[in-house]
Amino acid sequence: MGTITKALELMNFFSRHKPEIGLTDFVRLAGRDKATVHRHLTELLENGYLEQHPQTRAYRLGPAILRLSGVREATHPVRSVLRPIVTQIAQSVGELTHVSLLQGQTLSPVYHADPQVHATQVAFDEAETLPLHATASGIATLAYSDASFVSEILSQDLRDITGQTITDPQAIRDLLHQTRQNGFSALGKAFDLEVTSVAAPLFGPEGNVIGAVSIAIPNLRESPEKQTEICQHLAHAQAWITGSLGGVSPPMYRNIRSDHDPAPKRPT
Amino acid sequence: MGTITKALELMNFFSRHKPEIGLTDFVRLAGRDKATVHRHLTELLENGYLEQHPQTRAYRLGPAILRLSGVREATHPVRSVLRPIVTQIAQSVGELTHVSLLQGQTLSPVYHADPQVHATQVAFDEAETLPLHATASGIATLAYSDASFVSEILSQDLRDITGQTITDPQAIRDLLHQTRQNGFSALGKAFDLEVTSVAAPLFGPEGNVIGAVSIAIPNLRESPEKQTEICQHLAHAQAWITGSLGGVSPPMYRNIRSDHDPAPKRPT
DNA sequence: ACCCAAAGGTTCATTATGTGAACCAGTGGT
DNA sequence: ACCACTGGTTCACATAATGAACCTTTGGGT
Repeated sequence: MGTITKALELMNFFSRHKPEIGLTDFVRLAGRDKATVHRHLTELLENGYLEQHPQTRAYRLGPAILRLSGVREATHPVRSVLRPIVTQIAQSVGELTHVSLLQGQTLSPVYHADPQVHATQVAFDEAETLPLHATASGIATLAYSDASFVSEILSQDLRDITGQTITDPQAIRDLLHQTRQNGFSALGKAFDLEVTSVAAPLFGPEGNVIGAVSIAIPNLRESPEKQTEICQHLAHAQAWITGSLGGVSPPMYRNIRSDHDPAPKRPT
Repeated sequence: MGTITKALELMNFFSRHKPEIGLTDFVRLAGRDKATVHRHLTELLENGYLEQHPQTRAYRLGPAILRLSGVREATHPVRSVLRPIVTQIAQSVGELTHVSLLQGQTLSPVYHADPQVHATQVAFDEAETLPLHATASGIATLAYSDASFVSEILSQDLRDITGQTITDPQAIRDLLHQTRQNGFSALGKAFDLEVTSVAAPLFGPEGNVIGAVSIAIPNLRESPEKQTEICQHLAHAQAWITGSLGGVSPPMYRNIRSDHDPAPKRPT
């Protein structure tokens, strides 16, 4: 692994619940030597990717992040496009809805909305990257990825996250097949024991898969009717988001959709 | 220079006007070997800091940026706090207003608003980092920085950007002294030959300087009255922004303000 | 005031890791 | 068929990253 990756991985330890991290904690989290971690942090600091609390000396995300996201949003708006759509979908369906984009070998959550209409909510941490093999979003993404990419992912060590995570490559391939037939993936207890998610793939301008939109519900609200309802919302969200991001669903996907759901309408 | 810094510097070549950059262009811009640049780009790509256009193979900023800025804004909102304030100030004064935060040895623009009430506008590229010695914002920031930091900056090679940039360390020290007396800095033709800027420092929770707010006008609209007007707006903006970001102006700064401008009011 | 523990940070010999000249491959133009 | 240009890869070499041990600062606890 390159030095750059080692440094950038440090950035991934930040989350909504852990916005500041000290040197020692980084050492624990990263499992690297203190001197190494410190030099990496210093370099990130010098480049504005981190900033340091003057008193506690803990590190937090820095202003460079803001500048870059400003540039990206100005030239290629995604968050601002996603915000109204995801919010609306989340309200229609009354459950947590989130969009994640493919980032190397994992998914990067980009926007999520929680309607908070139910007492029990699904917790969602936008800082955590999502493993491809253990989330509905990941399965939906993999189902429409290149065969070589799928092999690459499945040949690695598939971490068992909850004890119920599917880690058998062949079982996952079956899931992918099923996903391609349905147009969406459903997965429970794989990433969080109390949550079931349903996801649909999102496509880029060339019909390539770029990520997924997913709706997550607590297991205790799960039922066949609910699942059907969610799939309809999801079909709608999928088309809306793919279109809004300037993408095109490939024929292979559109055909499946129309078989099962001949006229997906925007729920009002 | 460390490898990490070399890689992160590549990210700085992106701007609103140059959202996609190819390998060869990066090589030209960075002045490094192609193989080196390529490996750096690949590593940034793998970590989601960049993404690659599937057809042209050009690189652009990736989804990791969005995820991280989401985390930062959730835990430590700055852009969303800045947006209404800067917009309002820009409209009151009718000129381009921008806020930049200290990022290592330069300033990182974080938010800017252009009221577009005049035909001639000041162009502003939020991707460019601003040198401390050649901008009003930089001088305002330096004026309230540690002596050791000032020495560090001034001991380096001070690049002459426009041919009118002040590059003599002693001349800059004089400017810093003057800035401390006025509470704001004014600088023309140092970064852009056709622009004059006035800036005031922003402070963090411990009274430490964290950046500056600046108003930029085309030289042809400059006049003593305009300058006075801008300073009043700036005094107001300074207090408002510092407060909103959870900071405190140090006594040393507040006293100066009250000498010159006993009752800065929010313009309506 | 004193001590201790734990955190942040630094040094320097060792070696892994990054480097770049040269090379290959794909694409578009003439 | 050729050239010019792009993106990407290889491998001998040297620079830059590593980590055990060390120092410094901070914040309690007694």
